[in-house]
Amino acid sequence: MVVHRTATWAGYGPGVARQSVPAGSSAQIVRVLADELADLPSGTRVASEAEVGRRFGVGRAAARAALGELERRMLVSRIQGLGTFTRRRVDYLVAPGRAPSWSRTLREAGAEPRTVVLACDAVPLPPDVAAALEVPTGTRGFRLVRRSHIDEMPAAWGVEWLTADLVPELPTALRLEESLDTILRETAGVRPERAWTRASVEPAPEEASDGLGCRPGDPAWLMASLARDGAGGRPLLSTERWVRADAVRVVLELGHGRDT
Amino acid sequence: MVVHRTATWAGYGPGVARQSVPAGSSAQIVRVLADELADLPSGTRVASEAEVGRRFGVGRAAARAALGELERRMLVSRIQGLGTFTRRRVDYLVAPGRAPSWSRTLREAGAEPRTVVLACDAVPLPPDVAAALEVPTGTRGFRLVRRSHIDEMPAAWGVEWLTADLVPELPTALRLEESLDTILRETAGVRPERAWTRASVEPAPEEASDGLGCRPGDPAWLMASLARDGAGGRPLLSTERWVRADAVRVVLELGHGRDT
DNA sequence: CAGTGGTCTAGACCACGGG
DNA sequence: CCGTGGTCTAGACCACTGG
Repeated sequence: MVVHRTATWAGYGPGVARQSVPAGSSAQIVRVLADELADLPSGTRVASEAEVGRRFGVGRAAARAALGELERRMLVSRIQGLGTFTRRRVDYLVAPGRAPSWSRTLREAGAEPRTVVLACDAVPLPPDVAAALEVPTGTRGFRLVRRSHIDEMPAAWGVEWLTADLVPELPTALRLEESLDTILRETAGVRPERAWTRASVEPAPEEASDGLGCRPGDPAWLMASLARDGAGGRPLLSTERWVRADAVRVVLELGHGRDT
Repeated sequence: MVVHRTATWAGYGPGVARQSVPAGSSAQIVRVLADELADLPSGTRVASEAEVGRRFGVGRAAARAALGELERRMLVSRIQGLGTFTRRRVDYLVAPGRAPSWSRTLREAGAEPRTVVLACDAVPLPPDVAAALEVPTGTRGFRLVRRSHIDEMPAAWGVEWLTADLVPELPTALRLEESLDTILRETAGVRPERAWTRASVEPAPEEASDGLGCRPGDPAWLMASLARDGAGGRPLLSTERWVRADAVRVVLELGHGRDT
C-alpha cells in the first residue's frame, strides 16, 4: 500500500486560510432543526424566530441566524408576515435525449406545474434570435414571457421566442393550453426536441429576481436553449430562462458513451 | 400587435407572496460598493466593516450585512483576521468536445492552477467504481484525493479513481507532474477524453466544505465524470469532485446541433 | 389586531492573522 | 498587540400577512 501526502497539508495548502466552523450556538440549532426538518413534508410550517429563541434559550439574533442558515441551505423558505416553511427541491434532469418540456418533466417528478403568461407580443425578431432560429432578421415572431410555478411557488421565469408562422394564434392557444410543447405538437404539428442547452448558476440580477419572486443575488440557474423539430429539423423555439436554485435541483448530463 | 396578460399578474400569480426588496440602508451600500468593486482587480482589499460603517454612517450590523451580501453574490471573499477581498470567478466550460483537463482549462482562462495531492492509495476498486471503469470488482487501482487551487485559493476537491496498471508508479509520477492528464498521456500513452459528465449545484456537505476550505452549506458544484481513451476507448478515470461556486463559473453545454 | 420576518443600533466577547 | 471578521444579546422600528 502506497500512501503519499504532501507537505502542505497541515496549513491547508499554499497560503490558504482555514475558515473556522462557526462554533456558536446557532450552528447547533441548525443541526437540530435540519434533522427535524428532514422528515417533514414540503410546505410544513417551521418554528418562528421567537419560538426558536425560546426553545433554545437564545436571543432573536441567534435564532434568526439559524433559520437564515436553513434558508441558505435551501431547506426552508421564509416569507415575511407568514412564517418559515419547509421546501422541497424538484429534480430536473437535462440530458441530450430528454424532452424539453417543463410541465412534463415536473409532472413526472410528482410536482404540480403551472405556467402564467406575462406577455405574448407579436414582434419582428431581433438579430440574435433570428440567427438562432435560422430566419432573416425582422421575421415576424412571438416574444413570450412566462413564469412557471411548482406547487404554486414561482420557480422559473424567462423569455421564449418563436416564429409567428408556427402558431399564428398563439395568444388564443395559450388561453386554452398551458404547455407550449403541447401547442407546438398539436397545433403546429411539429415534434420539439432539445438541440442545445447552455446552463450555469448566477446570483439573480434584479430583472430575474423580480420575475422569480426572490431576492436579488439569490442563486439561480440561467438556462438558454434551442428546440428543433425532430432530429435536426428546423429550429422552433429559442429560450432564455432563469430557474430558482432553491426550487429546482437542475442536473445536467453530458454524453452517455454516445458523445465524442 | 397582440398583447396578452393574465389576470393573476398583479398579485404575483397564484397565492404567491411578493418578497419585498430590502429598502434599508444596507441595500444602498451594497449597490455603491458593488459598483466600485466591479473595476478592481481580483484580490484587492475592500473596506472593513468598521470602515464601511464610518463611511456610510451606519452601525456595524448594517455594514456587516452589506459586506455579507457582497460575499453571497460571490463578489468578495471574507477571511477572519485578514479582511475582505475582491474575488474573480474563472469560467470553466464543460462541453462534449472539450478536454477534461482542469489545469489546461484554467490556464486558458488566464488563471494559475495548482493541485495538491492529499492521498494516493493503492486499493482494490469498490464495486461502483469498478463497474464504471468496466473492470472486475477488486481490481487493483488508485484512489486519489486532490485539491485544486486557483490563484492559491482552494477551488476544487474530490476523489479520482483509476486502475493501477495504467500508471503503476502513480505516486512517484505525481511528485514530478501535477497534471493527471499529462501523466496519462505521457506515461500511460493514452488520450483521455470526456465520456460523460453529470453536474449539479448543492450546498456543500461538511466533508466537501472541509476539503474546499469553505463553510458548510456554501453553494458548490458536484461533478461526476468518466474519461475514456480516445473516442469511445477503454475507461481511464472516474471522478467525483466538488467545485466552489464562488471560485468557478461552471458553464455546461449540451449538444450543438450534433445531438438528438 | 397580533404575529411574522426584515432591518437596524449599541454594545459585547471571541477566534484569528499579522506585525 | 491591534484590527479583522464571527457570533451573540437586548431592544427597537418597520413591512407584511392573516384573521
